[in-house]
Amino acid sequence: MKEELSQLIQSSLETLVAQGDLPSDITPAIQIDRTRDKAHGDLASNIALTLAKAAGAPPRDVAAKICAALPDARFVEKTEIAGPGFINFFLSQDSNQAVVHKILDAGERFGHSDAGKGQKVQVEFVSANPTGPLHVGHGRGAAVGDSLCRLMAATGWDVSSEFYYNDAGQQISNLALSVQARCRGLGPDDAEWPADGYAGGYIQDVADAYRAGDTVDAQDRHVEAAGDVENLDAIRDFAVAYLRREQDQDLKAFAVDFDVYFLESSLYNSGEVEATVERLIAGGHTYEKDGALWLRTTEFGDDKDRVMRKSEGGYTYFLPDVAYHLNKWQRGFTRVINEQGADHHSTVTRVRAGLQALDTGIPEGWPDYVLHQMVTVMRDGEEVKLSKRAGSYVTLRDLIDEVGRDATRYFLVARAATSQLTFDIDLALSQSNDNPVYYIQYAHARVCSVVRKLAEQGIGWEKSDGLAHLDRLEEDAEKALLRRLDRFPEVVSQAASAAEPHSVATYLRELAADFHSYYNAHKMLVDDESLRAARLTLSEAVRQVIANGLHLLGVSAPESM
RNA sequence: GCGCCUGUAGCUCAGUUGGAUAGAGCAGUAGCCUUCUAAGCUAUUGGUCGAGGGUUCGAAUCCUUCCAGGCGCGCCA
Repeated sequence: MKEELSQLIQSSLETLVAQGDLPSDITPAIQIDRTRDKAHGDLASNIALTLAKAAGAPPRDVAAKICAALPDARFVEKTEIAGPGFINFFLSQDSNQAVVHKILDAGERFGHSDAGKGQKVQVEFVSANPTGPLHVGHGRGAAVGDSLCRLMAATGWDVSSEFYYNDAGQQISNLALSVQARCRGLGPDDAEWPADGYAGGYIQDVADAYRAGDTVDAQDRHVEAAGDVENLDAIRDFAVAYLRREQDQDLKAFAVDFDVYFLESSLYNSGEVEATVERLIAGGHTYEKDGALWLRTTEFGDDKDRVMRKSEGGYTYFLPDVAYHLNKWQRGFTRVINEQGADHHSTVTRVRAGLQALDTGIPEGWPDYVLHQMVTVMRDGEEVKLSKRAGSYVTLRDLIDEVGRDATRYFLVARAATSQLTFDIDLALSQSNDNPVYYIQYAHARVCSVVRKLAEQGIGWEKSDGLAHLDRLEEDAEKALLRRLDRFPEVVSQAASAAEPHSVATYLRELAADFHSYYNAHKMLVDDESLRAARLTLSEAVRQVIANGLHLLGVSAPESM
């Protein structure tokens, strides 16, 4: 609709230029916005305001000329000039009702587009190391990342989701030592407890399972416990598999799945880490200092140079990070979105700098990042500190068990990633009925309920009948719903391109509010047959859009509550 | 000290990429269930958009300087 309107304005401007009312050297960017206030019509353009100076006339006069030169179009009912010189377009009833046809035709695909043209995109998220259960911060990453995947897929991208984890570094050694210590009956207060050991109670569970000789199947591995307390390698393999399985189960309970699990160790095994460091040295961007090998990342915008190889010979995490992203690039992902906690934001400049130093034609701004700010967890009015080592811990599983999957996902995805998030457990628990997610789901269930009621009364209902009588929808509440429904595709494409899934949540709340308001003011099961069919058809369209939107957030759309 | 993010109603947050009189929810106040699910609706109270300066027809939005909070600034990840 915006496109068609834009062409009308373009045509009008060309006429005015030909008449000499506008200078011929203008290059107008025609902008059309949805109006915030329905008194301003359906769509509005500021074109006259932007052209006033070039035209040498007051904006309202320019607007009048543009309107006069507009070609006739069926879908435009009338135009008005308002305020400082806006042109407001009032669309015809027909064009406002057309959205119902579109929704019922497209069904689950309404709101989708082919903007991505089938291009490959990889979304990496969560990427927690297997040293403990997932916490709330991972949950935010999972909710945002998964929703982002759904949005990219809905807008025509070929999406691959990926989970990267460190399965061999220092942290994993600490994990193995911690489990071994627990096997020996030690605790964090004992003198022999490992220096950087993990104190969480879950370590005891791992130790018990190891000694019992349990078998563990995780998404990407199968391990049988050796049971030997002296065998640190066996303990490490078992502990990693055990915690990977825990994380898999957490993610499954959260309805989040990954296409690829990528192991840091594979980059060493394949020689890619070594190849990367050699390439960086060959490129002349490195130097030795204090026995370590440095990369001159300051040449690429970093604020200080970074160590790649430590004086003791091992690599820092920085190097495998670069090798990993080179690997992504070589897999053909010209678009990559990394969803991470903002506490790791310093890696952004560093990884990009390392990739530039490789000089392989990777664009400067590649990859994209979505950084979510920290999640603070409140319980009993106090902040719960998240520390794996101290063992005081709010896991994602705790939240799912207590608050429910839908509410947890909604809460974690409904706010802009750039904003810090306070997750008040008490609030989520005590006011679970007031959670916005139920408000939206209830609107969906209400439509289903009305349809059920209809069936109970033995009354039939044909969508085609409703579609034929959409002109019966004359109430303000019905027009408001039509306007709201028509916006959905724009919300989806904007949320996808800006990587902001929260705007879908905002939209759904508004749509649900419109519907609840309508439901209370007007009865759907009226005796007037054509009006009844029209209202049911509109309601079905609302139900479909709510279901589509909730699906993008990974939240269920129940038929009854 | 430097870098990134944030600052909008008592609280939690939106704000269509610079548009018209800044919006929701919760909390508060006053109402609505013999009628399709009251997990709902209606009305109403509440604002110098952190502060100052700038850019222009027009700023919560862009630039700049401060103030406040969060995160980061390791040969940890």
